[in-house]
Amino acid sequence: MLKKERQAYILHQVNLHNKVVSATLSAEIAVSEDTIRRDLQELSETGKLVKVHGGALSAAFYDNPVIESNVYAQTDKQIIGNKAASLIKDGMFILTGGGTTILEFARCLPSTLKATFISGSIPAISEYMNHPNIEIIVLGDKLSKTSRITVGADAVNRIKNIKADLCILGINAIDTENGVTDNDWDVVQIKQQMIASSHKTICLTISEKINTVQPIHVCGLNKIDSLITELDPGNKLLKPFKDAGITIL
Amino acid sequence: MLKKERQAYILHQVNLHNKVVSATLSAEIAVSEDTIRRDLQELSETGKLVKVHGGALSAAFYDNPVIESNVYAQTDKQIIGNKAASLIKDGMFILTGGGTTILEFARCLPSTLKATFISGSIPAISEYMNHPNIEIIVLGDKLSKTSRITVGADAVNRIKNIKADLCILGINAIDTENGVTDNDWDVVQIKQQMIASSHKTICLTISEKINTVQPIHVCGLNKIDSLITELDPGNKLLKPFKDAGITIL
DNA sequence: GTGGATAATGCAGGTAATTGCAGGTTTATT
DNA sequence: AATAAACCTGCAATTACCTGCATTATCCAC
Repeated sequence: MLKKERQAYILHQVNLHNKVVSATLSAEIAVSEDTIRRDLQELSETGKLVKVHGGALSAAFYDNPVIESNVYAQTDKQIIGNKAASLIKDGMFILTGGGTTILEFARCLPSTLKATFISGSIPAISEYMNHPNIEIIVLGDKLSKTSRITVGADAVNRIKNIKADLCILGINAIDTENGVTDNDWDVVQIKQQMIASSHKTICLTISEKINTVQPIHVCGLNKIDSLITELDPGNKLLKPFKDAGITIL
Repeated sequence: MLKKERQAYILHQVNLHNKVVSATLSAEIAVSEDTIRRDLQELSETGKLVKVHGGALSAAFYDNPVIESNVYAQTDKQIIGNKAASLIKDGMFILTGGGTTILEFARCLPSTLKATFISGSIPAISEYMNHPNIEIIVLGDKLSKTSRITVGADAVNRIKNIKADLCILGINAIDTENGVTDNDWDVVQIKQQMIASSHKTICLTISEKINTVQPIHVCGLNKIDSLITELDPGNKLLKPFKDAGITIL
């Protein structure tokens, strides 16, 4: 069998069944697994499929159009994302919410990181999926169209049964008097339970949102362990929060 | 044997078998392999075939997979998606799996449709989110990286508590003897429960997968109510399934 | 017919591509 | 942490490829 012919066959199989296994192909075509591996390697390099341990997956199935849209204050959020990503260690269980800041955080995670992320945010989950060593637990329930995360009693109950190392939240407003506040009742229920179910809570926000208030109370400052902004930790805007016992990063 | 005559013979062979091997041709026509090579070279330059290491492939055969856009057999899948979309009525509760065929189905849904979709497939959910009037229930559990849907006991149990109007599945293989078969154990558990929890089951597949078999049994033909392919319902390839009591669309 | 121009073919050699195997390393899973 | 499977690297053997060049076939005008 000719090499190109063999590769065409592999491609056909992978497009037909979404995945192929090297050992199976090797037996089917009667060539060594090394040859199959080299074929998959080549096809992978030209983007025709995606190579994984033991076989390959359909490229069409794997690539999802990453919405590289105009995120507000993106560079600031990338700074925040990098700071937050440096806190995550191998083996951790992390609860995360949604929002564009969390998305940037997800993109900043190193590909070598082996951790478990628990989230109900569909965009965030899509980002976590791009990281080969991250385990993902999806929180199921009704999907809120506006926030693109799952909300409801079911999701809250599910979080109750979890004790995570970290809870990482993008927040909408924070000030010294009211603590963390938000504007979506359903989302607040989720955030509150995430905070309650984690050993440590880390809040991410761009400095613009500091000292602003929203209608619904999420939690007091005493529940927050760390606050991450794009600013230098020594910035005087952050001093009141440092004084309240929050670690500023 | 004349040169033109020889080349005509080679072309005939390549169109007949989709491939030719230099060494074989050399023996058949009793000329040196160098001559065959030169012939293939010329025919390749005029686009009559595609030269590869060791021989040549039919141009038609070789071109097809190259042109492919993001989704393999996209137009076929769009035909399927449109057929399936026409079955969905306002107010319905629909369980759906994952896969590229389901993705096309999701894109074909009219924006006016008011229905509730229940799924654990992240890419499918991302598509449903684009439809303003669709309610989405996310099935939570561990996310399988290869199939991009949630799998596990939790998701299965959650489906158990649902009674949906329709179950729409993209399937990997179907034949009259073994029914529907697949290649991922976890995904099969989900599919089986989805079928059990729905009044009607509709299977989507491109005709290429008909009469193919995969290792794991999903369900017998008796569990399927409708089968949707890109083919005309009267196509004789589908007759055995029609005879088994399945509605062909 | 016949000579010369042109094209086609086969062969020699050196180069490149392909493949399977041995070994040591990495990865996934229990 | 152990174990089996998958992976990678380098190597050797085989096979295909290419470049000239000599030989042979074909064609065309005379």
